[in-house]
Amino acid sequence: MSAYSPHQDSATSIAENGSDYGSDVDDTTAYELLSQAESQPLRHVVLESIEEPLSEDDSTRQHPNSGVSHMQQSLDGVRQSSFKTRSHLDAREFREASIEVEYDEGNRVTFSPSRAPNEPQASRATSVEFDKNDTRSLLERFRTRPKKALSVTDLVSPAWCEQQYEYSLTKYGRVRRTPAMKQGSSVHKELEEQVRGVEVVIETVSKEDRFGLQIWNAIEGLRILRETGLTRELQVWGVVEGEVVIGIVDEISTSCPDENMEAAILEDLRNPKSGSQRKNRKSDQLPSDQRTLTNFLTSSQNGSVLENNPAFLGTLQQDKPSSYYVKDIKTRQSRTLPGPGSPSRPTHMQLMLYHRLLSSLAANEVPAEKIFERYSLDQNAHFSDKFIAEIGNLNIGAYAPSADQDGGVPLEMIQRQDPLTELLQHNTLALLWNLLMTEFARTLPTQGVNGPPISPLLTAEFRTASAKSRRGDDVIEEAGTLIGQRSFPFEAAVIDGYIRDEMAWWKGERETKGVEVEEAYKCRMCEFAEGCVWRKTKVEEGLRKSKLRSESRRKSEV
DNA sequence: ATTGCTGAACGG
Repeated sequence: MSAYSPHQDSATSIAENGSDYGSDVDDTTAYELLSQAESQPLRHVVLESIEEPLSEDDSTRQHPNSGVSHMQQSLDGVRQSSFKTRSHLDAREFREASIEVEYDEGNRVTFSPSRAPNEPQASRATSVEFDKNDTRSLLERFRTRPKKALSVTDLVSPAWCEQQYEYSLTKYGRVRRTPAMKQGSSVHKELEEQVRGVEVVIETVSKEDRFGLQIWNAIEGLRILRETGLTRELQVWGVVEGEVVIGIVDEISTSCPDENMEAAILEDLRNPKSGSQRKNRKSDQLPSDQRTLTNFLTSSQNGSVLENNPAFLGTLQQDKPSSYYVKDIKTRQSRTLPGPGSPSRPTHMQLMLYHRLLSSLAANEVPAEKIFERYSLDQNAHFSDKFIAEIGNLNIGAYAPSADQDGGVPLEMIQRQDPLTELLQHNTLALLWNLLMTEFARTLPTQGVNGPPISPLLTAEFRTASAKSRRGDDVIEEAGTLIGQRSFPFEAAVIDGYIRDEMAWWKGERETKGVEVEEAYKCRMCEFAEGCVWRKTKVEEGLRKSKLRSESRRKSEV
């Protein structure tokens, strides 16, 4: 059964801690854990500081009609004497809009006649009561227009505990950010700026402008990937079982995190019969990332596709297929790695889902109209002059002939078009989407390259969340220090099955499942533990079982 | 969108 591991998880760790909580906890211990959760349910939850005001972002909020971009001054001045600009949309407005809607629903719930609608406490309590009687699916209640679209997080978080995610949604309409999450975000932001540069504000007029900026940022992300072999925080869109799903891929790079494991995986894909092959794979259902060695040098019509593709260069130098590697960076409070089994399931699913979404974008299989429709966008509306001009201005330094004496245009920019011209040529969402598709095809060609464009070797990288200790004035450990990493293979059957199962839950086709007894440790830090219906039934079940066991033990002793 | 989540010190 072991769902997702034909190969063992490979772990490289500085502070290895391999204990797998998913395996060796017996029922009695699990029962004790569940009971503990009862007596100290909130021990690891800082309730007060978790709650953030609705207008949390007010202080930093941009003008409503603006987005944020990134801009970077080149530091190694040899061939980059002019500067490089990068843009990146901050989707804050979209997010805020949808959060407001969610809270609106919280209020709408208060139309129950017995209660004053504008009393926050009462409204919260009753909204939970009311939710119990709401028979609509979670999808309808929380992820249907005009609320935000389904996200990778939405599909993956239930792998930790569906019941917890459901409580979060029905109580707050979202998951509340903890201090640990904020630390994580700042580590991520720093990593992103290493690649994209600092944020720059872009003015937008229409919602099409704002979505266009997101697409533009994704295009930039792909170009950065081709030029530098590394990109971070790449936005992806997809449609899963008819639902629009969006996500942000932490990191894609050209450096292979584990050559041996990759070789083993590729060998498995090429030769399913041999070695540690998994069950359930039918030969007519090979994953889309399988590639043969044929047509390697012959199939591409477009020379620049290959020239621009580091994967191509890689194959010239080495005898192994070269790919892009998807990675997710997780910051942690402790210096230990999570166990390789059940504790890693959410991360596995997250990375495999990114792999799926990236592959279908690379194959131009994503129906853009569905996405524009989901956000009520007019795919043929022209971007505003303001927006087009802003993008043109933003990047001007990178493309105009440099004023520096030794300068000229940076080498890596030569292949780039002037962004103003480019945006003018792709001045609607439909056209800009086409450009995005071209960039995907260029970066991750599905034909003509030796090996899968996106490696089936997926990796989670763990880093510390904060500066830990000091000795005197010496900082011993900085925030973001590497703890270790774990790699594992993409498995189509596993992620497909998982997606089907979670979508059934979102659609209300099956009941919510909480954690198994073996995973009762999760309850210890869950803010909903105290009132959790699932946990209650599990405690009873555990109690019943341990009674049964001690009875039969007594019998056998006699 | 994402962000994070599995005490530590102890005794044997």
